[in-house]
Amino acid sequence: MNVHHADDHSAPTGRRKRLPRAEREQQILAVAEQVFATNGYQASSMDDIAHRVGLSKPMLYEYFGSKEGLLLACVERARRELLDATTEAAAGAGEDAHQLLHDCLLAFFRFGDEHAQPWALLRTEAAIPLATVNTALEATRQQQTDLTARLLEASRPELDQERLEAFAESIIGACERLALWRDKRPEITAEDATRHLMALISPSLVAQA
Amino acid sequence: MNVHHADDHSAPTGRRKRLPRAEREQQILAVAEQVFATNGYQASSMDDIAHRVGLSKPMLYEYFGSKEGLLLACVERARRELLDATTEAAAGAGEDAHQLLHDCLLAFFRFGDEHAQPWALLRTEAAIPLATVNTALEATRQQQTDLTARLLEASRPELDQERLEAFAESIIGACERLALWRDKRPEITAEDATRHLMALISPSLVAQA
DNA sequence: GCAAGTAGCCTACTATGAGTAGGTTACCTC
DNA sequence: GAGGTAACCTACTCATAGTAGGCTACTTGC
Repeated sequence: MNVHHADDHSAPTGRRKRLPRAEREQQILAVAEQVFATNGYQASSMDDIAHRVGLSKPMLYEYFGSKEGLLLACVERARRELLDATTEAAAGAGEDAHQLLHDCLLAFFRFGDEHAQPWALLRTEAAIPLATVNTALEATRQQQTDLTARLLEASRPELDQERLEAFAESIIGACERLALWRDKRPEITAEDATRHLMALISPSLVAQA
Repeated sequence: MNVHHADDHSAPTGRRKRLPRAEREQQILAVAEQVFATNGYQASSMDDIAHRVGLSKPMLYEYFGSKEGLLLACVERARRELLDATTEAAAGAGEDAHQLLHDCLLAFFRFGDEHAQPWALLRTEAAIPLATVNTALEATRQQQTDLTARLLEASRPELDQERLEAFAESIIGACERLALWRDKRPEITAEDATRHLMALISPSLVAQA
């Protein structure tokens, strides 16, 4: 009975004893992100995640409240990373709006390549039937949309607010869809995707008479 | 024990006795669509659906195999409806490609207004962690994408296949995103959304030198 | 050095809901 | 009206989300 099960816990900083909360939380998040991204939310069990960390279930509940809470924490982390990546690109000052938008799109597509796991999480959990998660994701999109709208406004200041918003939403939607398309067609690079999308929308970036 | 529970089953053709399979299936689908669309997949229970139909759970399993199977049947039905609506619009012969694309987009946005429940289903279950459902939805998108690509090709025959595909994917993505945007901004009509999107992409529909 | 106090951790439970085994009964056919 | 079958049910099993309540290693004050 008291087998003590000397199993492998794949955690990187795999200590065997008590860890301070902050450290444990990071460890749990790393494992949970992997499990959720691989199996999806529904097919992942809290027991399994706990076991992989080398911990028992009540600790997960102590730190994250619920299964949904744990997923939410993972999603929050991933969306933060995505946001950082794109806003960093948008901060490249001095260039014209056209170039700036190009850089943002490129940063977005590259995120999928360079942060495969967070991206898989955001992708597979994108429209999960959990209101809180969806809200968090919508918040990210809102930020992306706002950012895009501002870039557009610099190019086409004569457009009204509603149209700017519609353009921004359209571009975000196109991005998400193209990113998914790239999963099916691995030969398409982030640069390719950016070029295609720019080809579609750039005629609309220059003010019309 | 034998209370016979004379409960309300909200089914429209609410008979009390045995029904032939085909009829029962339709009845179940109608209830399930409503429940899934309202509560989402996860929060819906098979017991609840069975009870609302005025039936016991094993019948659902007899006819649909599993909870996922039942959802899949609902989604299949909804996607068929959506596909019919848009292809019907695309069949409007004689008009130029520009006008044809406009009509398809309009039909898509109107679908959300006129078939609120199937649309809610497709929307909330859109990226559910169930492979089969996702596959079905991807199949729909594929058809929509092919259709769009063909429309584009009529306008821009000089573009290579990859770019046409990328354009089509982008437009589909933009549509989905704008449809969601319209949920937040009810004052935006299907016609408005169509105009905005056409304004964004129509410059790219005319062949460039 | 030692006595609390507390943060980290656990075993062992309950509750809910998916899915199933196996039997019963209404209806149709000959 | 006997027999066959399709529609239907009760009463389970089993997995897993979530919880109650207790134990123990480390810290901190004296």
